[in-house]
Amino acid sequence: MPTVSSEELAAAAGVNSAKLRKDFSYLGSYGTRGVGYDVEYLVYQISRELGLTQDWPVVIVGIGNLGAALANYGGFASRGFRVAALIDADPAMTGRPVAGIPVQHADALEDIVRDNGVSIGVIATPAGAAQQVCDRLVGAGVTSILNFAPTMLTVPDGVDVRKVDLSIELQILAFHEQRKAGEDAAADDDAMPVPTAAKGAAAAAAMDAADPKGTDGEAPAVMPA
Amino acid sequence: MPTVSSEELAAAAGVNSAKLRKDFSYLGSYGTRGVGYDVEYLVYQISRELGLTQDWPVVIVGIGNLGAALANYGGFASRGFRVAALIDADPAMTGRPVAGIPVQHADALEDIVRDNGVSIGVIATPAGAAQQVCDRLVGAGVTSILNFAPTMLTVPDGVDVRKVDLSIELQILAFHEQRKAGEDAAADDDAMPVPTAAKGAAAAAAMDAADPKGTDGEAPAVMPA
DNA sequence: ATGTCTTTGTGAACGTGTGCACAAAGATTG
DNA sequence: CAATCTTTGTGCACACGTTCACAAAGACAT
Repeated sequence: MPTVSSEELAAAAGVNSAKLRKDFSYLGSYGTRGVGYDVEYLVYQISRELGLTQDWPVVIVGIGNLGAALANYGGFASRGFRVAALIDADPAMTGRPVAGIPVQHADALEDIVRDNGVSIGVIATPAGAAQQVCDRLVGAGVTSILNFAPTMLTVPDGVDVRKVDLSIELQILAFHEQRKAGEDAAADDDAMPVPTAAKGAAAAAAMDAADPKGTDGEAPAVMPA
Repeated sequence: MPTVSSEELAAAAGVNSAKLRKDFSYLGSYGTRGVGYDVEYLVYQISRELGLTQDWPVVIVGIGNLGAALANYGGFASRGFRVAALIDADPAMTGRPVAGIPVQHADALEDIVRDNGVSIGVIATPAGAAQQVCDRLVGAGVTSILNFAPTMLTVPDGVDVRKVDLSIELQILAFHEQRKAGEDAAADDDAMPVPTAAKGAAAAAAMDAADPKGTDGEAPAVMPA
């Protein structure tokens, strides 16, 4: 029986072995003392707990470059996600196969969601269309939204939204890059604890929010160009 | 002078106002007691600290759907990122303009990186090519890598890598979705503290790592199908 | 069957981040 | 100029997550 120890796993994953054991312990006591964890059983338990053993039909709305990239993304199928439908508002796209799946027109959105029992929707539309698409998805019964459009979506209670901002990761890299470059001549701003600052998403979020909040009631429009 | 209070900002960003003030205090004392923060000055300071005022030339390698989507992504330019070049290994792509930028052949990768002083590279290639591209980027002087390919990259010390896995966000949604659905009949696994489990990325990472670690030395290949 | 050896599961200590609450600072008003 | 009022900046306490360290459990050898 192939097994793994928490030590091996921790080394491979780059985390502390005690933390890993404690995490596993929340799923139950699947390990055998003196031996380790049965790999196959462990994988099954984690998959099940994570919902990977279920079949999750998803719809992708907005089949531009990003939508097409997502439709072609191999990682979905292997993790229990099935692309139930591709939806686009452009009539010229209708019927055209992307990743082997014919694109359907946005008019059919509600029917598609209902007929396939879709509870997870992916929005890859331009920012302007995102909220409207979101509303329609939610109206049709979708309760989880993955939003790639650069807008904040408003949803009713009970609906989960996760926003993916491709440029945030780049910003984090640039931040560290700046630190690297500034290490030589960093004599002036040495008082700043890096970990806190790097995690200070509050600051970044606030900056985005700062714009329309001028006390004078006018939108000062001072976002960096 | 348009100003904001930490209270307004915190409400807009959905965070605690004290935390926000503390975060800002690391940048210096830019606020005025009794008034708040000068919006314009605050935005400038945060932008500067985050590296948004600098011009960061980036190269995107692998101009498939995802690479094209990234090249077209509007969020980059507005945050100080400039797409210095698009690179693809397919000769048929060479010269073809994507997002207004002609694609260059991978042979020129090193020259492009050096000539443009690129320190940030984006990898949007298939998984098989990612490590090789990464090595060449690093060899040419890139010190930060944003990896969209579904592979773990190995890099020398001093190089930052951030991996973006489009399916992880979906998994998180599916996890919560499963919880929602299971709330009715959740009488058997009630002992699990959700917050910890949801954050337990160690478990997920370990699962990926579990595969090739069988004690018998053979790769058991038990990843969920 | 008994002892030894390995590895789990977890109680306890530690460190870090978050939120409260208030004194200090400065603007504003009379 | 003094009093008042608003909002910052931060010391302090608390809570949470992480890590240490070890007893309990079980396999394996003798």
